[in-house]
Amino acid sequence: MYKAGLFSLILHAIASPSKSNNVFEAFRKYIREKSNVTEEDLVQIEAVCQYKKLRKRQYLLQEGDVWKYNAFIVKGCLRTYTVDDKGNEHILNFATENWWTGDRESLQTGNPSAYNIDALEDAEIILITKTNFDQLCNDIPAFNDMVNAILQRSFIASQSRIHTFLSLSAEEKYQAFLQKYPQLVMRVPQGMIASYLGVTPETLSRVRKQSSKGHRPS
Amino acid sequence: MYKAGLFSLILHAIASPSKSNNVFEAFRKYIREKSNVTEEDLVQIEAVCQYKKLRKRQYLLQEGDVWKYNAFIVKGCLRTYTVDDKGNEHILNFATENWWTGDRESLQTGNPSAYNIDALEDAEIILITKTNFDQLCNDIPAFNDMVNAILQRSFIASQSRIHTFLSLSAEEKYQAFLQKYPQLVMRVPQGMIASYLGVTPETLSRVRKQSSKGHRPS
DNA sequence: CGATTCTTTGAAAACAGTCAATCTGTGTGG
DNA sequence: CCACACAGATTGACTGTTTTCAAAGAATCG
Repeated sequence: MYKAGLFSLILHAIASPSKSNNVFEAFRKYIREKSNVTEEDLVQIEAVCQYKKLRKRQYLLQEGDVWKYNAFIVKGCLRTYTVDDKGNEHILNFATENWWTGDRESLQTGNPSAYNIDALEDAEIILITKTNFDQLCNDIPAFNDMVNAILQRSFIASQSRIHTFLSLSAEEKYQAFLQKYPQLVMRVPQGMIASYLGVTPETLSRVRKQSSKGHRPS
Repeated sequence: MYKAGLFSLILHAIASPSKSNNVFEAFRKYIREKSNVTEEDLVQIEAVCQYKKLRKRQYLLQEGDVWKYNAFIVKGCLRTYTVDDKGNEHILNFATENWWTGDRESLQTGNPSAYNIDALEDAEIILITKTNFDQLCNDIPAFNDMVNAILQRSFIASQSRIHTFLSLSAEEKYQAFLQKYPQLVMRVPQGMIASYLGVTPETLSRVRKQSSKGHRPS
């Protein structure tokens, strides 16, 4: 882990004299691509951004806490999950670079969150408090539009995932996952993918064995 | 079926000289409750509303068609579903009075829809074309806010449903459904609830039998 | 290297799906 | 009004998939 830390330190030193400038640049790039905000707007947006580093396994949000931010992932991979009575984890989603994460429900209602969010890898994120975020949405129509477009896409993706639960077997769900998130397969432990798909790690292991047979019959 | 038609004809004659005024009144009430639009705004909104009746089993949207509206349900119950290779139906959602329905994905992308939407009962709905709807969102901030709040709630509900698939057994899913949508249990054939829960009608029937034993042990 | 975590494998049990038959209620036509 | 057809629900026997529990085998990290 300190190996990675050293590496990124060097990178930062090369790329930019200031670590956080470098980080915000990724965020700026994202916003410019996704919306029509002006450079002035960007200044206003950055003014309310908080930068945060997470180490692998560190919580961003813990069940029972109230979530008060919107979180943009600059680097790393996070998961949102619950733990049931038997201690089984159920992963609601993964989030990597250029995704947003958080608990919309807790943010909206102010109730304690039912979810945990933690880092699967060392991560760097940008946090904006709800208050500031709402302000940005009010002040900058283009920002508001972007936010709604993201929500819209999230909803559509969510519906599509529900459909996989309704209609696909364990194997088919895994194949669909491979298609949709090939990058994640490399980054995320298999057992967590199983949890995301709603099957046990053992089942996913067997499913993989089966389908590798099928694809290479010799 | 013509019995119901006659009945509602009489009701309309009593309640209002104009059938569609009566219908729009329900819509107006909804909008007033959910947003801060002015009465002027309401006039603008109603100006682009289309009224439509659906008979039981009639399609609102058929797989392969492009969806171009937002649909508000004044009366009746609709379902969104797909049919797989084996002819099995998979119900993504039900929608009743004061809900919106449609296919956001097709609406957004302009691609043919993967879903079917049809009426489980005779229904009355209000349609607003995407173009007009977007215009309303632009012209009336309060309307835009309402729409986003609805989307937000839909997303949260959607996440919650995903969680049920990840963590609950057939019986638990059914119990959760009873809790969340007691009205629907009365209105929707049991086999369709099974389809919504992602189990077969036979399994749901057995699950019900089991849990009725459990609750009344004598 | 040693410890931990993750994955694989096996055997048995629980769970849900399939297919086919029967039962129930509803509405239709004779 | 009755007999019938039809759709939906239930039941039974069987099959297949997935889970569970336990153990052994990789892989990873400090």
